[in-house]
Amino acid sequence: MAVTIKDIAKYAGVSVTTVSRALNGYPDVSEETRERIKKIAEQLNYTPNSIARGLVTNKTHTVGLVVSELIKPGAYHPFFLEVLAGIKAGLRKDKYDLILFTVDPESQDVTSYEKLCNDRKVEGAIVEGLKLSDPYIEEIKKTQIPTVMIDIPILTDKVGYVSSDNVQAAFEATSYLIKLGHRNIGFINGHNDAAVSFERLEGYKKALEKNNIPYKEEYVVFDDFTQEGGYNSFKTLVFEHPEITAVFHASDLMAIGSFKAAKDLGMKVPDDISIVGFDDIELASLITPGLTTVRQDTFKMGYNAAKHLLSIIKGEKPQHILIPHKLVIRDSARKI
Amino acid sequence: MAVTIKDIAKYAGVSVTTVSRALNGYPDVSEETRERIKKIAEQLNYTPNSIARGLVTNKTHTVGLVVSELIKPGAYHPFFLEVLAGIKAGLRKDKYDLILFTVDPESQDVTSYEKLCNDRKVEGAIVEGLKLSDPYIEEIKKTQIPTVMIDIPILTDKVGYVSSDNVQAAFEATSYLIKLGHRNIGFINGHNDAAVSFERLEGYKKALEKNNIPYKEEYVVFDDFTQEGGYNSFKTLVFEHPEITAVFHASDLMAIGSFKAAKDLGMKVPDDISIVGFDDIELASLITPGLTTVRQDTFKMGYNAAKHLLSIIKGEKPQHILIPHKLVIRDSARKI
DNA sequence: AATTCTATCCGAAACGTTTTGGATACTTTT
DNA sequence: AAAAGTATCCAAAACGTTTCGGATAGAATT
Repeated sequence: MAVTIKDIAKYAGVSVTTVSRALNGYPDVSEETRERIKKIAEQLNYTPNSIARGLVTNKTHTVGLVVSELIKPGAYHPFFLEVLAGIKAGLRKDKYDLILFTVDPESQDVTSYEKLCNDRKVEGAIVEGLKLSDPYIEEIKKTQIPTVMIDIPILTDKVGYVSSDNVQAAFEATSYLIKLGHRNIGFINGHNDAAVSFERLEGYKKALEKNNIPYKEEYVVFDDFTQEGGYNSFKTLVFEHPEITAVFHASDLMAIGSFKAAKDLGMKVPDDISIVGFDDIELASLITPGLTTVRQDTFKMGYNAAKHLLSIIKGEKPQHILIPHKLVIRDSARKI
Repeated sequence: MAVTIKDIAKYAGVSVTTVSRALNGYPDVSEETRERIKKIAEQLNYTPNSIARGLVTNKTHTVGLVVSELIKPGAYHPFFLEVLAGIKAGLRKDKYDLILFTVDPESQDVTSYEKLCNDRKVEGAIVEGLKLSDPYIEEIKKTQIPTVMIDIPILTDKVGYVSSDNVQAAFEATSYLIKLGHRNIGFINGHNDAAVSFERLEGYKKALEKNNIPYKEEYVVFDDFTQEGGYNSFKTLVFEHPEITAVFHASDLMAIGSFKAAKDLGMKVPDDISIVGFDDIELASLITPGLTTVRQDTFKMGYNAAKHLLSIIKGEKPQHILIPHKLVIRDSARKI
């Protein structure tokens, strides 16, 4: 059976209290006793029972990562891995563990957000991939559980969020197309159940406005952030508006879908139409021509989400953390 | 403060023992008392404290997922997301939680496998992405912690593993090229710190042998499972052996690297050289021409790893679980 | 010498649950 | 009527740690 603090006490000839105090750095233990206890603990290969410790302190040194629709086939998570890697890097120094919660708003066994967190005794959670209509959204707005959202703008006493500056990024991407001479610029946007869809639309509009180009509602299409979404929307858009010479997309997957649609329609990118994406997933550099796109620093998003969560757990005030983006110019948009 | 079993007992006018027994389905509580207690627990929004419960039962209903080098930039994890999704799906029914452990053999703060698992009191772990030289490998061979390896062939009283039939899959891929008339087939293999590299080599050899084609050691190159690995190896291979008409790869990323190298050398795929990969990552269908490759069912790998781990935790005998693969024929290999 | 202070140790309660061993009132059997 | 059996409840120990409040011996102060 595992070595406990009682065994250490016995071997050292002191009380359990003294062992606990010695190992936890309390000052009211003599140095001689402390070193003796430490040596014995090492010899007996003692590691404190995290369950017992958690019961006393009511802290588990664990946070949750709540992800919506991870298990669902075909779901959109093209940069989840980098976010996850960033989160782990952000937790490492403070030695917090990460529990992965996969939720699905349609699933019959989904529990409330607070029950989910309380059942597992996580000290806080990062939430990713929720749609605006997800019931958790309203719940999180009122929660007392330290929470950091990714890409969902909620800011309360206990909830902060991390995102790229979607407005500015979309503004820059659209401005770049304008700089290349394009004036008939379509925008294939994400579905309107995502906060970033509205923000990227705002940036697209602002860039048109800044350049005295009238905003045409019929140039904007809303669809899923998927290749299918891009494919179908592209066909619709260019069929109805053959005057469009460039299309900005709310995601790279959509842009890639448009690539395929363009090819199927006998159009060449960028000769016949320029295409710009958003995210800079790995695919973006691998397709031919390489996709001009907005790079989001997804590792940094995860890293900052983790650091921010730890600061909220420690009592600091939640805030909106902006992650820098970058327009990556490859070959899928040309000058006209 | 949170509602505890004592509050329920007070409200119900019974002892803590009776509440515990009523909620846990013990038979020595009258139905009338049980229903009354259940109703009160629901009214007070009671949820049992998993920490306290864990201390008594010494069980946490949690398993770990140990991943090597997830945080390391540029590391090879092209299908980790699908494996992860499969693992979560496999754990769902038994309501087990998943803690993610990211380890790195070079990192100074890496702890032993057993300490890692014991510190967090996980009941078992799935291990993915370890190199054969990782110190955990020797430790896991002796561990008493229920463990399931992915793609690493370790089988003990407590450790099982899940993998594709790499030998058979490589045999089929190579056989397919032979069926297309190729007899000078190169093989760009993974580094020799991965178990699958040896297995895939064995399959490649067996296919040659089966067709009376002499195995040429100089036709096989070992490199990292990356695009760079493929790119560099391809250049070396075709430079030294221009008679080669097809190349089989131990991963899709390598195959994609070869695509790029072929292009840079002015060679057309599959006109000048046929290319076959392994994994069927998303990229495989998106490049032009589409990559002929071996599809691994990575969701099923994760799902079966989770189910198997739960069975080992419950006391069943560990075993090697084979996951079906499938040769996916696209356009990157042609008949000669 | 007596009183006060301080360094260094400790007993036991607490955390919230499960489970062991038992109490008691009523029923059944002899 | 007495003895044995059973349904249904409960007290308290246990899990392994932290921490509160205190004991005690020696040092410092008056």
